[in-house]
Amino acid sequence: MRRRGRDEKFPDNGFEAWGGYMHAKIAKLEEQFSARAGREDIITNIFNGVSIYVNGFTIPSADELKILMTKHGGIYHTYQRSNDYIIASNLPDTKFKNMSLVKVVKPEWITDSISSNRLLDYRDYLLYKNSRTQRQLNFNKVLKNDDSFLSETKSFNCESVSLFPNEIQNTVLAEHNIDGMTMHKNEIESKPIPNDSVPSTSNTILLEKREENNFVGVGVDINQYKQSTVAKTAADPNFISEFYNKSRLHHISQLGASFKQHVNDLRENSNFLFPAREDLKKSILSTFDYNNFSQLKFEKNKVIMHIDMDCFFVSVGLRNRPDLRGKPIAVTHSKGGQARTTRPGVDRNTEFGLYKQKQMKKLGIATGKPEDEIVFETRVDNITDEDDKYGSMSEIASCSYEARAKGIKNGMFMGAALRLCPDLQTIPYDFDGYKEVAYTLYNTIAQYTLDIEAVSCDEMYVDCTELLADMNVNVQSFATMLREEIKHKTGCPCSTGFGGNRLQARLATKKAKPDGQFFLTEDLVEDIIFEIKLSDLPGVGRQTAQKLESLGHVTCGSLQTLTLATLKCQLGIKTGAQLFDQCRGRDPTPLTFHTVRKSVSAEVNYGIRFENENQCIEFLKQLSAEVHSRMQQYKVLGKCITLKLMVRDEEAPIETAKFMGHGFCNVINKSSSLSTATNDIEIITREVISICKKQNINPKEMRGIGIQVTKLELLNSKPSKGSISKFLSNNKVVVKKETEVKSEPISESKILEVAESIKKPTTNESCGSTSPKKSPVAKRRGRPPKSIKTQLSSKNNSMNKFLQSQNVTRDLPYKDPMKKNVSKEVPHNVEQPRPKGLLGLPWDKVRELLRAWLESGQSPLQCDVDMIVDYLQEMVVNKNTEKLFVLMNFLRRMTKEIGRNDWLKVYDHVTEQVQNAMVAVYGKRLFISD
DNA sequence: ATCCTCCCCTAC
DNA sequence: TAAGGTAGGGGAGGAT
Repeated sequence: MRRRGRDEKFPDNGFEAWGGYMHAKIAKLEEQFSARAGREDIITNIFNGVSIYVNGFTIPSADELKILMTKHGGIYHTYQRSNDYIIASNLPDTKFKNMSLVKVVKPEWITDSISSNRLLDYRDYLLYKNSRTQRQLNFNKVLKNDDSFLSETKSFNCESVSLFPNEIQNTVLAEHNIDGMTMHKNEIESKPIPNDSVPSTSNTILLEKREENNFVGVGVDINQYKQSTVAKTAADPNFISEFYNKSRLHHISQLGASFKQHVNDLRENSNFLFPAREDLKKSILSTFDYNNFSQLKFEKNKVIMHIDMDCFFVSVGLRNRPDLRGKPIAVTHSKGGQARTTRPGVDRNTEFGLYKQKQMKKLGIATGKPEDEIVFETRVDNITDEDDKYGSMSEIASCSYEARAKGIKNGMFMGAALRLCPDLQTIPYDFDGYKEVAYTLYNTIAQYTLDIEAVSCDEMYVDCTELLADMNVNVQSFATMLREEIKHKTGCPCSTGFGGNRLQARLATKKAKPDGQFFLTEDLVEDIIFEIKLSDLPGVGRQTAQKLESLGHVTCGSLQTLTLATLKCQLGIKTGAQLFDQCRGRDPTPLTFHTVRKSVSAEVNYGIRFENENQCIEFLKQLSAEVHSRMQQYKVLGKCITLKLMVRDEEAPIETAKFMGHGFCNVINKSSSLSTATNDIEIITREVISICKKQNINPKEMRGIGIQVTKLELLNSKPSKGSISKFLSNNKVVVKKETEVKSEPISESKILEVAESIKKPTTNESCGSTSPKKSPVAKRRGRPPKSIKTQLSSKNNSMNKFLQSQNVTRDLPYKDPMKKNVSKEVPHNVEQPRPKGLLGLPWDKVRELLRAWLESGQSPLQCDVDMIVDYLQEMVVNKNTEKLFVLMNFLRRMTKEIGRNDWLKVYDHVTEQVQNAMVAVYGKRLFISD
């Protein structure tokens, strides 16, 4: 049936010519995939008649258990069936509360049975015995039975490596990160193991620890937990952790950040070989060879993929509730949808009225329209009926497509949603599940490429150009296989969009959803973009959309009639230029594969109710501790501390409409700049309290508090073994400080700008009759906007981190911008200004460094390769060809001597990059012998 | 001009 | 009841 969907959704994009052939082929591929992933040869019949369902994290992983089960005659269910044994290492409170515990069994039951070659009594492996209160503590057990447990997992991993090598490697990394993410809260001081020790064993222990701690907050007895009172307001000492445990937005944010870091880590530790590509390629080539076709189609253009799980929270939740599939479902804290009581003092009308007024004021000023013409749309506007007055104000985190069909949207209040759809059913949050599925998603993609820009836990951009060229696979086949693999592994559907840039890819995903794929080819862009709503453009939110609508524009096609200057006037220089590009389907912003954190913050705008100043100060201390703990986790110091306060507006009712919400507030931001960067908890606390006191606010009126630290510096970095960074730090190389040069991607609008300025250099860009502004070109004359350097390949890396920690910034002498080189094709990896490691070094030092690197006997790290490329390209720019020639030949000789494939690949890569630079600067290649 | 502070907006 | 966080980009306007 999905195939029919595809027919409808896919206009003529070049593939329809293949007609039924493509369908037959894709069906074949799907079949092959499931054979590859699932049906291994059956070795024994140990598990005859046994079916399992795996819940949560286990070691071995669900994937591995699946293979074991099928190999040994058992059945693995992706969704839980009534007769399944539930395999789990741990079940969170909420889960096992509602579950018959009779058949919840530890994964060792499977592995032990296999090693004994017979089905062992599952009762010896029950995760919980008798009642909840007598729950076995896994943590202790693991530590006690250390040896036997560890040897099992070890031997298992040895066996499984040959099945999914990449995956296992990645899973190990994933577990690292999970630990890192939750550990700080529970204040476990043990750190993730280094990569070169035996991974599965150490991780096992950490994982168990983590789960145990998550379960009860700080690893105390469960009875104790049950007895402790619920933290109602921020005056309660347990409030922060309880709030964060339940805050969806907090989890979304933290998961997002951790996956950005995950991609950083994967890239830094990868050898950039992707064996999984071969598997995929083989299974595709074995059916038909259409190399020529795909090559012809794609070799010239960049292919960006956007991938996104479909209503993520719902999909994850439904894995355990197949009975709810196909129904209108929402994930929310609320169960009944009814507010339990009406609190005295609640006045929704006044509160909502204030929100409306504010919006009106904003738009009134912006548009100059009379008030009654303005259409309002605020969040609380969803509730207008008397019926809703007592409805639940619990927010819907995610809803199924069946619910969306009734008009329900994410973020809507439960009461309002029930009005639209009375039979809406709710399912609880499953934050562990989201994490687990997200890791599987990321690690699946990472088997094929690491040219990934993480957007959030369930969404990313992937540059597939190199991947598709290398595999000789066309976009549609790749998408089909990939989506099938993800659904197979996670039990959740996803959608992918492809296009020539990130905007196109994203718009394609919108067309693909749900559970589909779409390739927005170049020839389709112009037609499709015309009808796209401005509010569907990324970066255009409610405010911008309303503003544009007030200017008379709802679709991209309509906005195309506005000039660049007009847009800039109305929306600001950057936003205007961006919209100018976007509404034409253009997007010059490259993907960023490596992210650098710029701020750390923690805020709570829920449950803030203080009776006196002491409670407020106490909370500020706790929140400072939270920020401090995060700074430690991220290993950063900060120079600027900002306190954000939400204070009840004079006119707002004291009792908020939403229980413990912040109501209608005024927001205050005050910052304090320190002379030196710090992560000292005392200093942070002191500054925060001092700022707060200065504001002279009645603690009773406070409704929200946040602390943010910016102007970050890295605390230090541990250079990885065998890397150039290590070598540098061992040799105590000191590099002098330089100034930064910012790099900017070149956009269509920018080219246009330049063109216009040539035509009429004295153009006055200002709109209306306000003061004249300088043209952007004139503005930029003082500092050249872009050097050749930034147009060439360069990446951030561990070396840079090290140097950054030494307060080294970029050394980049300005060279003439290569005007002829300015094109709309921007390299995918241009990044923020960052330190440049080798550039401050004497040339001979670099050769010494190269030699040490080559002779280290290790596999080359991509980050080091990137650094070398940076350095060599800089030599090209500096016209230092003689020494470049020497270094290139040196590199060729050495890599040849080593003779290993990975090093030869490095040489090829470096050569290619250097030659690119040569062509850009000199218009010809460097002559290198051989 | 450029930087800094205090916002606002957007995204998940 | 209910868990309205967090990071990044950008603009206005004042200080330098």
